[in-house]
Amino acid sequence: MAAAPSPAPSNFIRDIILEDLKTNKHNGRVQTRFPPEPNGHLHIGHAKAICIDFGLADEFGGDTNLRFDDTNPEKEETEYVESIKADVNWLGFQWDGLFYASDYFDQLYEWAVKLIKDGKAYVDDLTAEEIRKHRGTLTEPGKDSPYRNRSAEENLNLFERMRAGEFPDGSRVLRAKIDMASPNLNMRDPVMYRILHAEHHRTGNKWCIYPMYDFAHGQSDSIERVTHSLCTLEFEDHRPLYNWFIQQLGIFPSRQIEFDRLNLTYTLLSKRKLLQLVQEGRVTGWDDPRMPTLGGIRRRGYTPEAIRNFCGAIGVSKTNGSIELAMLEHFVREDLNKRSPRVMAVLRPLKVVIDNYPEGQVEEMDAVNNPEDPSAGTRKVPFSRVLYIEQDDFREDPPKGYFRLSPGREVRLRYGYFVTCTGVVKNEKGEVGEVHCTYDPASRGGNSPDGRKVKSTIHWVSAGHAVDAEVRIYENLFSKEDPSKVDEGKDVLDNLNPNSLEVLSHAKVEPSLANAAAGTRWQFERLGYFCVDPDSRPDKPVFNRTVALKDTWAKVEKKQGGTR
RNA sequence: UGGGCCGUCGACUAAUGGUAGGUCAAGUGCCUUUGGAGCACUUUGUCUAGGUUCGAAUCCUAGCGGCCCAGCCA
Repeated sequence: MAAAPSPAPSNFIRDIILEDLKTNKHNGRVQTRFPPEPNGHLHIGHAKAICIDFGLADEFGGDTNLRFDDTNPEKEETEYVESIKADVNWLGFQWDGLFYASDYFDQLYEWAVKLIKDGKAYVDDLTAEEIRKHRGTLTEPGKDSPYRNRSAEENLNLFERMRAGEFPDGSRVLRAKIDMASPNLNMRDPVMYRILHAEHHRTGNKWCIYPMYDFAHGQSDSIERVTHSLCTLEFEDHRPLYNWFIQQLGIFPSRQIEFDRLNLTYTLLSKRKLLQLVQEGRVTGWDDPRMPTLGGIRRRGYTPEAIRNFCGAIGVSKTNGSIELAMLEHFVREDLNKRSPRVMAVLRPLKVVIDNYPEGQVEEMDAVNNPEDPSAGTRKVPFSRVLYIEQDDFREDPPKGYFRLSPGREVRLRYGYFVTCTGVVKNEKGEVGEVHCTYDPASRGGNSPDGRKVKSTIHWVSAGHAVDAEVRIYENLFSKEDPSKVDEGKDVLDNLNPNSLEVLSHAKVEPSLANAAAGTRWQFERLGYFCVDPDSRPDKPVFNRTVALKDTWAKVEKKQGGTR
């Protein structure tokens, strides 16, 4: 039955939702949320979470909120919230509600007071260091704080004074009274509030105490009546605490479900490390086209559709593994192949003179814009006596199996003519500086009336008409498959690929590209997909290589141990 | 070493006690005015050992391996 089309594969989260729908757990309602902390830019890992949060809700006619988890004023900035909103939209999703954990600070405070009154929370005067020591270890239980049994009145008084700003940062915290001997460290009287005299990007100086993630997240979900709170695996150990607060407070029971975080080979998806790359100037910024940030891959030329297709294809599970970068690249090529107009561009130009072509003559050759899309039509490309071809497309001494131009060999110039190499002119260094050819006038457009075949078709631009361009070629930012695996005494940044960026400043592109708008995407025939960079100027367009085309010759050559 | 989670082709993921399938990668062939598009085909897998069962990737037990947790970060 191998030929039978497989049904769309489900995943364990969808199965849970389906089950909840079946049992009418939430009256058929599905509500999710995407809860980034506005302390950095979104990356491809967040794209996976976004696709899951929004995708699953959409699938069942549910809603998804965008909620900023802004409980730590020291790291958060408005600039980041704007960037995150733009990235979510760019990916193709619209949120239903837009909220901030800080919207709930008053409610959260009231709930903290309730827990104090119920004898479920206490103010602790221990220092951070002492709290750590009292927490015990993975194998040993913790010890109760000497302040654990203060009266509700005293706790309330102290907590109110914490809020009033009577105490310095770090002098006291509010803790949940749970179980210092719990095998789950998160349950050993977790901190609920800390004193932080810091200005918050939204609440300004209203507060000098801020709730911890654990005291904010579940309640925020509950306030928004989130039915399925989807997050990554490292929060598994927090779930009992998430549930504990909801239960003690008797509020709407959101359910936390964890899935595996995205890992991609040759790339690092840690906000902290990405920040370091930016701060140390290892990349040009958050939107450097080598960065896995959504800003970076957008500038690189990736499409939202490609990313969404990728996220759909990798699935959702709890297995922690690593997806091969080739998988992502496949989805980018697949999408770009359908939509990108083809053009001719020469990255490393080699001059070709067609000796028998009339001096001064120019012909407009018809070129197909996109063979995958006939409606894209055709365009005219100027052809003349002096052209540029790719240095790679000529070999004075062709190795076995090399089909491109070499002395005595005839090839097709795409949409042009058959040309035969008659000789080369070398420069003083002995390098081939100029290739001479003759053309067959009968082969105009690229076919010979006598039915003669050539083994190769190469691209070209007319020297007199080509536009100078800068082309930026990107390789993996890291040279290690798993960049987070660091050798003894080394740093992650030691795994950086020193050759991740190559700038070709003397590329020649066909004239139709002279005014290509920033952000437009093109396929340079035989080379790959390229996107116009915002750095482009009218006199000098700049292109980023999004991804190369698959190159079977490169593979063959590599296998032969070939040299270049 | 305590707790939590997870082990299916090289990678990712299905199969919900009943035919181990899909995608990527790799390989072979075809085709080609992109050597790169496209098409066809092929290879490789249930961590191990026991058990339950007519039947186990799936359930049970034990091992082994991986990831996460000791922030007043999220």
